[in-house]
Amino acid sequence: MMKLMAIDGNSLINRAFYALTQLTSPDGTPTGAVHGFFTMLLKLMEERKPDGVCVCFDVKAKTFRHLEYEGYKAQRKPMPEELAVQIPIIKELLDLMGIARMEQEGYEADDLLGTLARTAAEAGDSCEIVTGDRDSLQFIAQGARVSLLITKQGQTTTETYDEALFAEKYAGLSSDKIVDLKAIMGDSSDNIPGVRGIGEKGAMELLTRFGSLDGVYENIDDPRISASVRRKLEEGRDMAYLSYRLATGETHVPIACGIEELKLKQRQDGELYNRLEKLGLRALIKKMELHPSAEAPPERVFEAYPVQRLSEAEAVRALAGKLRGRVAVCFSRDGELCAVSCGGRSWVFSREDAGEAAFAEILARLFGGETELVMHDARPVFAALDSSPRLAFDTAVAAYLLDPTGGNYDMERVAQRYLGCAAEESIYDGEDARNLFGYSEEAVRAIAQHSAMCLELCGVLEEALEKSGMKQLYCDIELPLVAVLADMQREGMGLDSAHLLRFGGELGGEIAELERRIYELAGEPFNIGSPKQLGAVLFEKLGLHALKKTKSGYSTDAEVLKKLADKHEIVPCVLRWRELTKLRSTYVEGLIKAVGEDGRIHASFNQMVTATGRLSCTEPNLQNIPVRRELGSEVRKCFVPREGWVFAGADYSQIELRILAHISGDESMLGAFRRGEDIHTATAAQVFGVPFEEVTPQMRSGAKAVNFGIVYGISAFSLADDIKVTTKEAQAYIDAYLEKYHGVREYMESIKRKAREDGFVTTVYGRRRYLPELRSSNFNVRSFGERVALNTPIQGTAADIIKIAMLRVTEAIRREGLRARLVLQVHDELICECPRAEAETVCALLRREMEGAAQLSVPLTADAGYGENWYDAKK
DNA sequence: TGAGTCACG
DNA sequence: ACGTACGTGACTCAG
Repeated sequence: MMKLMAIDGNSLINRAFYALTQLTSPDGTPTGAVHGFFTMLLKLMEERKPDGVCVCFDVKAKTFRHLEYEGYKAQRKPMPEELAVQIPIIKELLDLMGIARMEQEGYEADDLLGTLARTAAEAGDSCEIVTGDRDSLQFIAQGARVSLLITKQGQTTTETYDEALFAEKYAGLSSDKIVDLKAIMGDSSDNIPGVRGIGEKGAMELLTRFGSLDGVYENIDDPRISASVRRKLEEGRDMAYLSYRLATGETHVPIACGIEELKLKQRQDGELYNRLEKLGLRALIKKMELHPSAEAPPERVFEAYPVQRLSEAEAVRALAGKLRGRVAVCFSRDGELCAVSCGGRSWVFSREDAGEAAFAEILARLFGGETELVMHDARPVFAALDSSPRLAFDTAVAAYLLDPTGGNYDMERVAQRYLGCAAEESIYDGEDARNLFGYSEEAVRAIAQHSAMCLELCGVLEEALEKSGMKQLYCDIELPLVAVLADMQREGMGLDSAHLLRFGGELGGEIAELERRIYELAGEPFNIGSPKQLGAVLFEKLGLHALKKTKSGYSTDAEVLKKLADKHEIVPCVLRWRELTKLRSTYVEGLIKAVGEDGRIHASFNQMVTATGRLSCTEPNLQNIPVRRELGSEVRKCFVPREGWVFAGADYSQIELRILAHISGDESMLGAFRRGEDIHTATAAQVFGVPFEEVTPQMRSGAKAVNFGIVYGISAFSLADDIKVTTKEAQAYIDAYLEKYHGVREYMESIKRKAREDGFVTTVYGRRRYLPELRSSNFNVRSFGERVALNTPIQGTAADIIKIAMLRVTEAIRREGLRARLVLQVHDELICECPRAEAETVCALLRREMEGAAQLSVPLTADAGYGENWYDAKK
């Protein structure tokens, strides 16, 4: 049996094109669609491993296939020129890859897919259709599986339908009824008219009730059909049946070849390499693991510096003596092997060969401040030292700032992007490359190349930062922050393991009881942690009503369970079980596992992860320790300072809304903050049109949700979902809000316009985030881009400000000769550990430095406190 | 490995 | 008509 994958080429190309409109080859040929198309195709082939692939293309019919309805296809927009030129390129590349393609005068890709599905099924082969067009779902009835291209968080992926999934998504209809559905609801993208006035909802209702289009018309007098729908159906009868024919896919296109001939053929690597190289599609070359053929031009490789291996203490000392100016350094993960590049040369030495004394000497030279230290991701190295040295440049941090959505900043990626060259050989990736006889030749060359690239990158990245207006952000904030983060990681936070374990024990007791009770109520033991099994028990065995679905079954999240809590005794038990097991596994067990030999937790504060400029925290994540609920906050009591010390902490009050007021310049909002009013109450007074004093708690809470919504890029639907009102009411709130806050409304419009023009948004301090989503043709992707355009300047500016505060706090502690040290940042909150005697001083210092970190057009306020543990410090 | 869930700001 | 808040990380299950 053969596994065939039949692809709707036009559909995939279209998506790729609108996702990546700006990419071009060195000679200016647009290549975004080519890149996107093949990236997706390769990913699909990698996942599915088909024996044969056939990419089908539309060929415009000379005459319309369906003359009865002349609007059909006639008004489809012509393909943009930038896309049209890429189609022949894609076809040529497919040929070189040995992938079959098919087109047939007068037919659309869709018809070919249907025909292939039928032919494959008849031959006993399996066929998977990949397309963006839901019309093709009807071919499930031909025995095919249909993978629909969908966009999730801006990423194109697929959702694979078989009869079962179809039935689930379409209220139990069988897949051939998609045609009946389209006949009624129509499809504007395909110019299928349908019945005027009836949309998807109405069509689904009719079909689930009457089974088919014919069924609907046979029962047209059924009293359950409202008069207006009946009138629409009667008026639209001809259109419905015409639409039915239009939506019915062809499965009998005369095709010349058999399924056998669609098998993958030999790839022509050399030619393929040359073509892709010329198109500037290096990423594809890499993905396909292509190498230049003999006659191809040689790949541009990084020109490594001359490398000298130093195996004696004297040589290492001599090197230490002559290092001047910018010096790039790279260590192996275990810190045993070190490469240094400076002035166009590289040296490599190990601690063992140098001996402790000479090794210490050269480190003193590198870290002592007399040379300009350059590294690629210095933080983990600094955290392993006794203190953080002065750093002149961090190439990884610079690369992050230049594109914070870039994902990962391995030297290999950064060098590829900014030096435009590949490594001579595999790039050093931090492995401990030691064997029995010392370090291999390859390891030495690789690590030397890493430090050389690092040195080369400095200039390039510096210039790029300058050009994009982020030089100051980099020099004044991000770069000095590296040392602060390393200090926090090195310092760690004390954990009272005994206290935490005692808490875990208490949880364990109640968890066991809950499990007994849950099994009893369910009538059988099952895995409560499995959403699938839990769903089966709640919604099938016990007959509770499923209120929400996920793609794989019933949703059982807390929101659903809360609504069902009074319907069956098992539900509150499950909720409690979830709360307790979450605390036990993530916070009790997770934190205990993370305790170091010194009894403290040394979390990593990552500076190069978020798209907005916030920090992220891992192993463990100390930025999501419970606090909102009573029981969870017990965990915070287990974070304790050293003997005789306390935690002093402070958090900003409403920093994001203050930033919104500042950026938008909205007079009403500025006024509320300047008068020191509670912002949610002030908003409620405005929106509900009552005096400040008469705002009720309900009004305030609604206004709070609206304020959050504004910061996140609001939609009435989601606001409605959040505060449990109808979409209409939510929309009324939003309208009332924007009516009172004109400045905010203008900001929302202007930031979106500016983002579309520039392709990026910036924070008050110049931090950038590129938004390719705004150019997407997909509504959801584009909407996401707009919300991000609204939110990123706000969240990102808050991130900038607290980073400035961290630097100011660190500096103030040093200047005032305090023993306090910063140990934690949680987005709008800083925690220090200090001797008890310093507590009041440090609280005042925190407030002063945090509030003074930025001069906005509204005051910035912070509340501080201290205590014997993290929980008490925040009370 | 991805999905679902839930902890935080 | 579309399908819905922004930013993270860890744990568990199931394929």
